[in-house]
Amino acid sequence: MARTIGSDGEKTEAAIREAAVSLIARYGYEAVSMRQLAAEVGVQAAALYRYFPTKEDLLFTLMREHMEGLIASWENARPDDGGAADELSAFVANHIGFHVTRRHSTHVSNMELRSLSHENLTYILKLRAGYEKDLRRILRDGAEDGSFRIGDAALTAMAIIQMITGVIVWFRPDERLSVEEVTRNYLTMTMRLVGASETVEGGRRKEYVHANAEFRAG
Amino acid sequence: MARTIGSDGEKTEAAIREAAVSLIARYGYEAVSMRQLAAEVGVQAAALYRYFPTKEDLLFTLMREHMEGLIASWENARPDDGGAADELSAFVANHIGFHVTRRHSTHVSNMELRSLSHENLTYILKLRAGYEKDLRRILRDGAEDGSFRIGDAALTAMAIIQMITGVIVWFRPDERLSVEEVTRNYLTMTMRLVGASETVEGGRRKEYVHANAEFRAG
DNA sequence: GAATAAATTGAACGTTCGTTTTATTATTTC
DNA sequence: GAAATAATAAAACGAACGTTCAATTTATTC
Repeated sequence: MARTIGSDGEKTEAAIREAAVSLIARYGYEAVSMRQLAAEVGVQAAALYRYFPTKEDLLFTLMREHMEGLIASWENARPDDGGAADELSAFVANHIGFHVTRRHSTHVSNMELRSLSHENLTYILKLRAGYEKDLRRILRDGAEDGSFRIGDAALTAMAIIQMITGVIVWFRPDERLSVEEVTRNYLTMTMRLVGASETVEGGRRKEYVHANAEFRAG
Repeated sequence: MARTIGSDGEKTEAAIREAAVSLIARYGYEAVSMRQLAAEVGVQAAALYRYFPTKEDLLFTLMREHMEGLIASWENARPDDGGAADELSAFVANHIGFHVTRRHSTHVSNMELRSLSHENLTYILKLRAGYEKDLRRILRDGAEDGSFRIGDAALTAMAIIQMITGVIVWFRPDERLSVEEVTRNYLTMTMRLVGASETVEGGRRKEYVHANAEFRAG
């Protein structure tokens, strides 16, 4: 046999990506063979090489698109005006929302960096550095105008990112907490962590969830 | 050739563990071959099987001893008296101290769970669950007696653990921050995160580092 | 409907994998 | 110093790896 009835390059490529993200997230890049991936797609191993020149190139594509998606999501969610607290709220809410809806590719992007070639690793780390730099800027802005009380902006940025990325390690949808509740909790913790000044309004403590800090997917 | 001059089982086993932790942390369990490990030790691959029946058993041994070491370290560091704030301080300081001095085995324990058999995985997760349960207890105690303001103890525990374990991702000794400075920063962030009530003493804001919350190694 | 392009198969390549077996040498015991 | 034991080397096992290549079939173009 050769070309199969109804076969379509675009559909096959999408199926490969989907199966690859799922398998690599579950078993790890090194543990997943091209034959195993092909079997999941319902195709022979040789067919994969029509779409990705090497196994590593496939991994790189998955990670690059994850990072580009994250950055695009943040650029879309970033508030045009408002103070540092608003920006930080939007950052945290977008980060959590993006990652909980992409558990598999997040796992891949966080765990498989060491399987990339030096060149591809550099590219991914550059994307990541730019994203993290934005968070540091928000923290410094807030520290300067008195919104936050922060010891070290770089250290605080890493602490926040690790805390909010870690959601996907334990959080499972369909459990006792919804995404919205989890996001609200993390927003509160983040705001306290940076020493954001709390204001009391009408006797009720004002927590840090504003309209534009709500979770927005996509 | 066969037995080499000066060869000693205990020394060889220790050398295997050390090389394995280092290699697996750097390249990942699946990517490290028994031959590569043997070469690092300066021995033939077959010799490894005198000390560990399988490759996976070697991994399991490394992870089990890491977790047992962490739990032992915490039991030693745990304050006998004092409130929830003291306990939490000790927990964070011990956790950070333990992990920054064991970067490699921490990486292995955090990244290679999926390479364990079901049985071995269950064992490791049981150790981990017990450790995390202790943190949840501290948080609940503090919430009950008014020391902390916490939304959800389980969620907060995971957030704290991910935040303080994440230190090893970015922290490198010999850089601008010392272990003590980093620990102090994380203690402050943790205490704010749980809404610990701050007290003002002599006009100076009291941060949350007490005598028994100092970093202690070993 | 013939010519061309796209999609996939099946077999094969050389390499490396974890592991086992057997033989050999160094060390310890008595 | 012989016997027993511990530690390793060397070679080999079958299986699996990523990848390539030629052949073949379906879909599209004109």
